[in-house]
Amino acid sequence: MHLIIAEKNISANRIAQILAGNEKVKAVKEGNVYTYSFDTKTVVGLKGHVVEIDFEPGYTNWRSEVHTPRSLIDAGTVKKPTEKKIVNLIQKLAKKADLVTIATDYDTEGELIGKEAYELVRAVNPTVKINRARFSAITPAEIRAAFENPTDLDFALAAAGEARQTVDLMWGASLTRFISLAARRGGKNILSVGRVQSPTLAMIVDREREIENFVPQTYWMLSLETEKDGMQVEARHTNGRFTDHDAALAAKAGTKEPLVVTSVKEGQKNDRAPTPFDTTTFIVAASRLGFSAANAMRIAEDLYMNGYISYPRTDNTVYPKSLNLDAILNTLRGGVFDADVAWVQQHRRPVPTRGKKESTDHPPIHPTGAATREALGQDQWKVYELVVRRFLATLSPDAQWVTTKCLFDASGEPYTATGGRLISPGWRRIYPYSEAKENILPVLAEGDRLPIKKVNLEEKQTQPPARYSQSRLIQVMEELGLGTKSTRHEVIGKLIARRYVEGNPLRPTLVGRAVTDALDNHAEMITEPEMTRTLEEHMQLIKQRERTRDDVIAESRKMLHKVFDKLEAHEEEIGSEIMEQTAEEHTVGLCPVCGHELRIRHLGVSQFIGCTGYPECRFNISLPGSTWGRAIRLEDTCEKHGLAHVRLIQKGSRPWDLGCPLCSHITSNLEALRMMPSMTDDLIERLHARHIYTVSEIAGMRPKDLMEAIAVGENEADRLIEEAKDALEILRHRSELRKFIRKIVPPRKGRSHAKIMQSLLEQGIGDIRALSGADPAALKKAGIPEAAATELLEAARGLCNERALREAGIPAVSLKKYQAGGVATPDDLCYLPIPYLASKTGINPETVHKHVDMVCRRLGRPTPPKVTKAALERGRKELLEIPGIGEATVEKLYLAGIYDAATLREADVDEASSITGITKTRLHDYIGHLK
DNA sequence: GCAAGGTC
Repeated sequence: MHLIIAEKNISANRIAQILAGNEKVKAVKEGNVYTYSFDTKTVVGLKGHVVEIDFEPGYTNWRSEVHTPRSLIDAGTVKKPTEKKIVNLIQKLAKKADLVTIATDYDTEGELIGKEAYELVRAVNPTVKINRARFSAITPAEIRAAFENPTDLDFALAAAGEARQTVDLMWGASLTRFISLAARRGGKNILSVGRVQSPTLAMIVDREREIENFVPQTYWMLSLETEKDGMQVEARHTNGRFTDHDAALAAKAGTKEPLVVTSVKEGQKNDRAPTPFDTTTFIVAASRLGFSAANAMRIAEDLYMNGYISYPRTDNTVYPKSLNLDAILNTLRGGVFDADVAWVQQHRRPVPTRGKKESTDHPPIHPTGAATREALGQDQWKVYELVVRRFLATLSPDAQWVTTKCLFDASGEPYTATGGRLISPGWRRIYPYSEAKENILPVLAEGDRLPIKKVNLEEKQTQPPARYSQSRLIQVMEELGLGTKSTRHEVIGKLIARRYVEGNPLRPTLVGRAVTDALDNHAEMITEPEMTRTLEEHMQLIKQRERTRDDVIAESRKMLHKVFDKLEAHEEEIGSEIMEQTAEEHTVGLCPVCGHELRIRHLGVSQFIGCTGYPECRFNISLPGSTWGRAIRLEDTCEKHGLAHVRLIQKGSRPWDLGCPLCSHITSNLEALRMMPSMTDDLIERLHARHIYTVSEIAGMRPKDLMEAIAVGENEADRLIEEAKDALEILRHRSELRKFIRKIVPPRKGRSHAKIMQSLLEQGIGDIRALSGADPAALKKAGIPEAAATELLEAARGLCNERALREAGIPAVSLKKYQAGGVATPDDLCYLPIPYLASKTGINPETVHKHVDMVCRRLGRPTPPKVTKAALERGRKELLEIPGIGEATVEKLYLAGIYDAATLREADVDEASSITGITKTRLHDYIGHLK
């Protein structure tokens, strides 16, 4: 069997189809992994890397004293499978193979992925012949040629890839751990560092600094308007920017008729057709259509998987010879692009355009199949159309322009006007994405004298450099060699996920700045693209067998040790710098009471805005709990309170913008304030003026302070505080009721808990006690289904009883025993005889008596007499001596308050019989025995 | 819990 291993499933399938020719390919799915077989061959696809490099066991604890971040530099590494199913399948097939061909992509990573497959095969089959097929595009010609002339795996090329893996892991992991530990950040808030991400972040931070430090300069632009043959002409002063206002004014004053045309020059301009798409130019073009880098790539991958376009991850901007361009044109005929394709076929340029970069991995992005607008979604269609039109444009003739440059003289002041006219649109007919603005001048001739309609002097300011858009950043990353075609957009995503940068265009956060500053000051190597360049040079040397992998890694280790010498010497300083710089991230503004900073605080699931003047200043603003999302500060500020707006963010759900936290705090507490009977709008205004917003604040105030704060008399202050306490109590009960219902009644669409609560409140049910006595009809009216209502009522009753008992003073331990013995309500305790209670619960009868006394006092009932433990035991013996009385009967008798000979003798037989269920005859019998 | 690189 000839086993062929491709880089991915989709390639495996295509390779099989091509090699099989007319033969039928049998596709078999084994646990999500496909194999494609024909003749004696089986093709299987990997999933890129199916193994991953990691540190050998023992390095998982970040805080280990022995395995410090620095120790990761010299830690051994292991390769472990990440795609177990594929690994197993490859090894199963390899055992049976008599030839294995590695057919992964033709680039460094592809070679490494191939070597990984090679090692998997060798581990189970040490002798089988393994060769390598190399191809730049999965086209019949290339694939056949590659398999007819197989070569060997290039171990040096793969070793270059391995060196990269090791260096990246070692630097990234050790520095990430070091910085995170220094700044005391863990879990979701770790501070990551990496060869690609850190220089990328540094670029964004640097750009922000440039913008902040930018000092705008004023300049002036002078232009005039004239006219010929009824056509307006705008001419600019030849001086361009005037930086001197006086000079500009003088030039303006000097601009007088006659305005004479001194020179007219016509020229031709060749407007080159665009070059084929590689990943970066594609992302840039897609971003003009409004797609983010990640979106554009996701859609392109979709189109690729469905056979509409070629592989979207490529560095190549030159069509390989093997690519059959005519065939592609033909497949596009007949559809929406029919007319455009026909035009291209007719006017085809002799050689397609080519970009600067040529590589062996994949062809430039091009259409591979015809699609209809209906088959694709709106966004997919837009991207597909872009790829099709770009492809057509690369085969179209250049556009031609006629340009005119006209010089004027206005009494000594020189002016220029330029015009452009598209005389042959060429590729622009079919690629409408870049605008070609024509500026058509009237026919002008040297010596023409024209009127001056208007002279304009505009004052302008120089502008700071623009922030990076995602697509611009990807372009610059590519220029600097940072990341790859497949990872650049993901790196940006990572920076966003780490909350290092935000917004579009990208802005650094304080954390992003702090980390960049710390690395810049103490480990500058990792923030510079230079590191990637050096690594690539070293990789090049490994490929050429001039250096070895281990030698390159050893050198990198030495360098990283030096970096750590510096880092460890300043660990505390680095940590406190980051922590100080990022504190501001949580600051929303100044405290209206004391002027200290207000900060967002997170304490477990609760979060609030507190004053840094605490505990002297207790001002605080409550926020919804973090189950609604983590509170972060936004840039906008509230005009009224000067505080930054707050947003709650949660993965997977839309962010909740609270706006100004104080405005939101005030609104959500108004209703509660109005629950106080004496509260008036005027009082509310006075309270707000003193930054008192909640009933709980009022309830916690001393009357004196309240009198002073809002200028009321002592009686009124007392009353307000009492009312606030009452309101607080009601609110507490309500919130308890809300939680209680939430626990039992699951929320459902159209039946939110807010609605249920509102309906219950309207029916006068505002706490659990009211709920326990509620009419089931009321619950039904509130939209609670019957089954849930029954459960809810029972649970409410249980809870109320339990509370009543606890309030009466029964300790929790005893309470549990009572409940276990089926004694649940205060009434039970009052009416059930003490001997029964003691025997059912195992509690000492004297203790039971104490409990019963507490409950009875509370209910205003007489307490039954005490029964001692000794009396109970003696009585039990007396009863058991009577023939016919066993343990079970004693228990029954207890229920009727009969626990010894004396109580039996005095018992009311009729009543005892009905309580215990023992017949009167037998009871008389027992009493008879006593006599 | 860490990187960057494949792929989905």
